[in-house]
Amino acid sequence: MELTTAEENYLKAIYHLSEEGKKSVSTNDIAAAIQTKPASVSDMLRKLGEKEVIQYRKYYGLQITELGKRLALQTIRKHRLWEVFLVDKLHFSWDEVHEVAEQLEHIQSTLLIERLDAYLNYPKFDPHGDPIPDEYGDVRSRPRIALNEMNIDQGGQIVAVKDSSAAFLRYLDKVGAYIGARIKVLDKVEFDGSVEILVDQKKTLFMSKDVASNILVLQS
Amino acid sequence: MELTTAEENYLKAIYHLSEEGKKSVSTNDIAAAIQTKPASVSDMLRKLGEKEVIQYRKYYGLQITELGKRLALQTIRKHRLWEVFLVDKLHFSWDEVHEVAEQLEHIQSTLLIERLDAYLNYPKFDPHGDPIPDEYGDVRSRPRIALNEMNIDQGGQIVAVKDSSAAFLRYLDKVGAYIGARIKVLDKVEFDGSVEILVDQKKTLFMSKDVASNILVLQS
DNA sequence: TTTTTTTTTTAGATAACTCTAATTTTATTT
DNA sequence: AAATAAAATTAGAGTTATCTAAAAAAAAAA
Ligand SMILES: [Mn+2]
Ligand SMILES: [Mn+2]
Ligand SMILES: [Mn+2]
Ligand SMILES: [Mn+2]
Repeated sequence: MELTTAEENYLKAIYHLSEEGKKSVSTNDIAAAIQTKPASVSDMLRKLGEKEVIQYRKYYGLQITELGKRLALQTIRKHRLWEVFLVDKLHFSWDEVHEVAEQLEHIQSTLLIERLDAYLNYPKFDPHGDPIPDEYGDVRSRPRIALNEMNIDQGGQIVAVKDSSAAFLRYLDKVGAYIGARIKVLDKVEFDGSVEILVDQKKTLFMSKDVASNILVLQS
Repeated sequence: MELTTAEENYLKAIYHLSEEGKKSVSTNDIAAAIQTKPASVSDMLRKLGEKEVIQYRKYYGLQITELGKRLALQTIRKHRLWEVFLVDKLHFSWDEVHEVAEQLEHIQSTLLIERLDAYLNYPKFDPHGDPIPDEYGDVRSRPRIALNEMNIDQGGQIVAVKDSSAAFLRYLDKVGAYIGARIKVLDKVEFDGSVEILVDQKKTLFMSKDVASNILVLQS
C-alpha cells in the first residue's frame, strides 16, 4: 500500500494532531496544519478512509487506524533522519532543516533509509529533540515536562522544543538555549507566568511563559 | 522560472538526446527515453515551448534553448551529486543508484546542493564516469573513445560507461571491469568486433563489440 | 425549542499529467 | 504523382489535488 506525497502529508498531520491528546481531530485543524482549505480536507479524508489509514464517518469525526499510524511513523522517521543528516553532516542549522526534510521524507527507497540510518549511527532523536521511530514504528520517548510547569529550584536538561518554527529556534539560538543545556529554575513570576532560569550554571535567562511552554525538559 | 518534476524529467531527456549528436530529437525518441506515450510528449513539448526552454514548431522539430540547457544541466548536476553521495557515503553499488537519484534530483534547495557538493569534496565525475556540471552549468569533459574503437596495443584508463543500466553495470562488476582500471587492447577479432584486453596488467578479458562499445576509455 | 453560528461536506471548476483512439501531417514507396 | 506507411498531433477521458461558492449538518446561543 503506497501513499502519494499529498496523502503522506495529510496522514502525518493527522497523526501529529491525534497525538496532541485532543479528543478528536477536526477538519479545520487539519486544514490549518497543512495550509489548505477545509473543502480539500474533506475530500482527502474520504480517500484516506477508502485506503483504510483512517476510519472516517462524515460529520462524525475520524480516527487513525493502526495501519495509518504505522505509515505515518514511517514518514516521520524519514523526516527526522533527514533532519539529522542535514544538521550533522551538511551543517544546516536547526531552523533551516524543516522545509527540505518536508521534501526528502517522500523519497521512496527502503534501502536508502536503512543506509542513512546506519550512516548517521542510528540516532534516537532529531535536532529538535523529537524521537526517531525505529523501522517498526516504535518510539522511545522520554518523560518530559514543559519548562513553565517546573517549580523553583528544580533542575533538568532541555531535551526538545514543542515549536520548531524558524523564528522560535533562532530566538533560542540568540539567547543561548539549546538542546542538551542543563538548566535550573531560579524564579517564577506568578503574574504572567514568566520564568528565570540558570543555564549551564553560568548564565541566567528570563523568558515569557509563552517561550517556556515550548521548551521541554527532562527533569533530574 | 521553476519547472515541475515532470517538466524536469522531459527536459533532461531532451538535453541528453540533443547531446547524442543526432540531427534532431523526435517525439518518439523522447517517449521511448522516459517511457511514456508520444501523445503525452506532444502535449509536454507545447508546454516546454511556452516556457521557452525549447523552441518548438509542431511537426517540424524542436531545439533546446540556452535557458533549457542551463536548467537541464542543473538537474543533471543534482542527479550526479546524489549518485556520488549514495555510492561514497551510503555504500550503494553503482548499479543501485539511478532510481533513487532520479527522485532526489527534484528536491528543491540551492543550499542543500551547495552543501552536498562541499561535503562530497566537489567531485568532478559521478560513479559512472559522467562529468558533474558546476553550479553555472559548465562541464569539464574528458576526451574519451569507445573501447571497441581502440587499436591493438593501445592502452588507457576506463573513465566512463555509456550504458548505466543495472544489468550492464553488474556484468562489469562480475568480470572485473571498473572505472579507473588501466587497460590495454591485446587483440581484436575482425569478424564480430569483439576484443581481448588486459586489465591492470594482470587479468585478460574477452568482451563482445556490444559491451566494448559501452565502455569509454581515456587514452594514454 | 427555535434561531443563529460554526463546521463540514458537496458541487462545480481548474490545473497538471497521463492514456487511447482518431486525425492530420510528413515521409517513403510504388 | 498517387498510394501507402510512419510520425506527430489533437480530441476526449481519467486521475489527483486544489480552489470557491453553495448546501447540509451539527453545535451553540437565545
Ligand atoms: Mn512533506
Ligand atoms: Mn524535527
Ligand atoms: Mn527524475
Ligand atoms: Mn550516473
